[in-house]
Amino acid sequence: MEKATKQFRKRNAILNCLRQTTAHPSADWVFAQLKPEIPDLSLGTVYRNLALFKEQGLISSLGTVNGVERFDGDTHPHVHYICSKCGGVLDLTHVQIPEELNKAAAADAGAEVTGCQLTFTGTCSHCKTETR
Amino acid sequence: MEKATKQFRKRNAILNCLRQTTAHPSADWVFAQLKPEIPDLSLGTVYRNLALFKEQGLISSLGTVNGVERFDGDTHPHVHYICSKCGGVLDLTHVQIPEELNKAAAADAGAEVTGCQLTFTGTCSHCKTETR
DNA sequence: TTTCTAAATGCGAATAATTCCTATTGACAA
DNA sequence: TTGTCAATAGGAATTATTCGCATTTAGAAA
Repeated sequence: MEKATKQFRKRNAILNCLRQTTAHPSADWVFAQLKPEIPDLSLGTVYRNLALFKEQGLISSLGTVNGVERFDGDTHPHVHYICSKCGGVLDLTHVQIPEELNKAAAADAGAEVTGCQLTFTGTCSHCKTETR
Repeated sequence: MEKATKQFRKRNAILNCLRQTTAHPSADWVFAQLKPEIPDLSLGTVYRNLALFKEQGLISSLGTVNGVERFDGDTHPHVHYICSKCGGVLDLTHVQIPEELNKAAAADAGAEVTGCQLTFTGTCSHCKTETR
């Protein structure tokens, strides 16, 4: 049972890793996650493939949180909540972006709209109860 | 007429620069802008003060565009359009973020919401007509 | 099988934005 | 004048990310 092609093994592992987590991870997080099972994985490969996936629209980027870029394996349009204390990201599945906003934005910008990102920030409940 | 205190001169210049432009600039842009009239201004000072202003809520950050952080002197909540080609940022003054979204977000996140950012992306009209 | 090509990768060097460190300066009070 | 403290310059240090190049691999062609 060693027949499965070795090609794309790492590439697929990276994509799967992103799709199986809700952590909205950074390149480094993905690397650390996969390194134990793929010891010869290099960080450059993670960066390279994340850039590729993003270009292909297989994943999306949330932008940077505390200086590092965060990715999302779920490309359905949805809303995020980012904790400004711990940098954790939550999907807000119950908040919908009103359809008409896209049209209004395109009209206002006088240009096509290809993407939309709605992000709320605050201190998450976990960080809130931290006693320090 | 040299009486005005020299203290805060640079700090104020940085803040004013941000407030007088709609360019949503980077630290580097602010530096380049002010350098001619303030030859002994250092880039570190720009970074330091921008961080300070942000902390004080005098300005806000749009996040990074093409790897560099962009700032906004206008802290009223408003919507942005970012051109993914040239990195330019437009204020969409005619698009309103529905009030109820904040409440929905707080409820969904189970936490306080202190900020909200809505950003549309696409290719701006200028880049669109570029012949290349 | 052997050979060839192109894509995928590892690894270390390079880059660039941002932060940090230290000495200097200016404002102001004692 | 002296002391103190915040603001700053300037350059070094840091760190996320990208780049360059040699190696490996899959699969086609010979």
